[in-house]
Amino acid sequence: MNIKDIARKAGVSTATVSRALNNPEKVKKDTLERVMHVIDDNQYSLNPYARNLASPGRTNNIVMVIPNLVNPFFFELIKGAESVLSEYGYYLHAHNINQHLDNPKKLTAVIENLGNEGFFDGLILTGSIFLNRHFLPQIPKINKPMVAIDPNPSNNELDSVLVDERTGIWLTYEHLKKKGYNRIGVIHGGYHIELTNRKLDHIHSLLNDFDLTIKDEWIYETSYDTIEHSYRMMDRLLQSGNTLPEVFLCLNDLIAIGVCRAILDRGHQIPKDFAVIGSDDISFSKYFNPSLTTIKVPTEDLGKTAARILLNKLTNPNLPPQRIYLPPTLIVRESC
Amino acid sequence: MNIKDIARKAGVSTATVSRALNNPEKVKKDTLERVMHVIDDNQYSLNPYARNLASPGRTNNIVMVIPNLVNPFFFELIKGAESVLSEYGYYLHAHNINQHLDNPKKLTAVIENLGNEGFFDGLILTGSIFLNRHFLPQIPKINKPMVAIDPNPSNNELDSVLVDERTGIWLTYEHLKKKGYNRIGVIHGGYHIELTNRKLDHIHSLLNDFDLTIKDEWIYETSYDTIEHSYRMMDRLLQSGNTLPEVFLCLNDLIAIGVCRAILDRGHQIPKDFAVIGSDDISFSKYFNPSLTTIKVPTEDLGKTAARILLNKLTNPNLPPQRIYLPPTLIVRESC
DNA sequence: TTGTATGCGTTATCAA
DNA sequence: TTGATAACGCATACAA
Repeated sequence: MNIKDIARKAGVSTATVSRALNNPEKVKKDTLERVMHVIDDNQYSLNPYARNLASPGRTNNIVMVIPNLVNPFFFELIKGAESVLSEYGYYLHAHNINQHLDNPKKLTAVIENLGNEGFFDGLILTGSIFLNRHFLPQIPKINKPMVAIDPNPSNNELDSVLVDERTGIWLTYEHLKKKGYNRIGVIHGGYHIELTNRKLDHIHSLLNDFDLTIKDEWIYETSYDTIEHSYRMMDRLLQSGNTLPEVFLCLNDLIAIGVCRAILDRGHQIPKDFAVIGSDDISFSKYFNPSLTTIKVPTEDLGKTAARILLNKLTNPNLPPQRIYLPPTLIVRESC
Repeated sequence: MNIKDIARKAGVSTATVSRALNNPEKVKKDTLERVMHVIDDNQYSLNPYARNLASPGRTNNIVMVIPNLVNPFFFELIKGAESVLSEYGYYLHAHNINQHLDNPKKLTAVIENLGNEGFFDGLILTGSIFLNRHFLPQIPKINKPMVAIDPNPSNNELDSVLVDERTGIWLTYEHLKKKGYNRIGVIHGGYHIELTNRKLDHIHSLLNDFDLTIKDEWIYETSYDTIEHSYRMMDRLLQSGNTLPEVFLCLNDLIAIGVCRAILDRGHQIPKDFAVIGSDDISFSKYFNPSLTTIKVPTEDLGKTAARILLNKLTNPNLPPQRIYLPPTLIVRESC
């Protein structure tokens, strides 16, 4: 069923059918009615491929690639980006690639699909996916405007929005010092070594300024996306009999929540026995008990800023790549 | 830059370029190399619209329409659907329409866009969006196989996966009776009146079987997607001086979390002073303090089942619509 | 207000 | 192994 069939059934030319669909005001009223009737009767709809081939236009779709949607952090990103994009008539589609993250072949196929399908006008990359050594070299294949959120600073050719992590650590240390803490532990999700090391570098390099202590054995690794892993890790730690730090600096709030619950379940008090600091400030952290002290990342702003950069590139593709840093803040609540 | 340009630059015909791209084994080795070189040099990629027009094939994309991504419930749905779809080479794109939910014109535009773009092979509708009176009549315009998760039972023409809500209430009442509770309050998100009424019907109709009490003034309305709203509502309630129920039945876990926190902040104990029961069992509920007693919806299975039905319809579009009910379970934890 | 004819970028058939 | 060419379904300039 194509435009020709409709034209024949309605006793008009294909041009008239096309007009009826795209510029109804240019068709005489009763012809329009007749054509529309035939269209409805046959449940006909235009072939989007032919339409776009004949007269290319924007698709109105933006895709946001997301490594693991299990962390609410990412949908706050979506929320931010969507709020800006929708103002300009774009729709945001979140493409979760969690399933393919550890499989190079599948990851390549994802890009391939993204490149072959032309259904979107631009791309927002989030998380550390583009640090993946299988993903990174493929990116040029996707010949569309794109922006990255929180990528590797070494990718200078990529437009990106970043978090000023150093400031976050600085604020945290300042708070810890004021509260009289000294012995700091760090728990990271450990997904991508380069990303983790970047954060650990900041954590170590500011240590001297505040006369705080982090021993090598106080750097712990857990899973970045499963509360359960963090819970079990902490539970084991508490039973180990090792000398433990006073404060646990968790590299995201999911980790902090698991850690807190393990501490409580073993009969300790927070922050009396152990203090916990998270990172991100996802919406749950405020309501958790104890409420979470955390390094708040301006998540929605991250999304909004990325969207604005992308919109810019969409209208002016030749803009030189830019990097925008957004500052985190420290939200002091009960856990520390 | 199109296939003709590449052909000219490589000194071959367009047919050869096309073959080089689609059936490289049918091209002589050095011709292939020469063509590929030109392609790389010019960052050329095939026009997906022309390609699909000339030889239509599947797009490998499935879109899942989601009313509000802020509730982790939905990404567990995504996770389930994705795990099945990815096995069959499909990619899942989550399309959050939160921004457009209360604006009929925008909602129509969403459908319009979905119908005009041909970039996906099928659709999964979630939540109560298709109950929206502006959305529902538009659905036939999207001429693609689709499945709904948890829709209105009156839509018999729509393939759907549903939760057996009545069983959930039954299990809850059984538990409450065993624990000796009698006076029950209900807090609903109140987004869609038809959906809410359906649940309230079950809640009321089973009351007699267990000799439990729900007064009309113990039915409270809050926001379905913001913990903050539920927190404030409960806070006001506790200060009101009204006679309150012993147990609060919350129609999703987000509501329950806000309610719990308000109870604690006012110095009451859970479940001693007030008990709370949630619904869904999102991943956070287990780690919340107190851990949440909740009616667990088999969320991932919901997603998986919807995906399987869709895959079926994709290969066999004329299958009659089916309805599958999945049973919830009651997870008893600390809050009740 | 409507119809005719051409082109959009690709694939596939057929012949060379 | 390659090339010429006819589709694919639609939009639009131009003519009527």
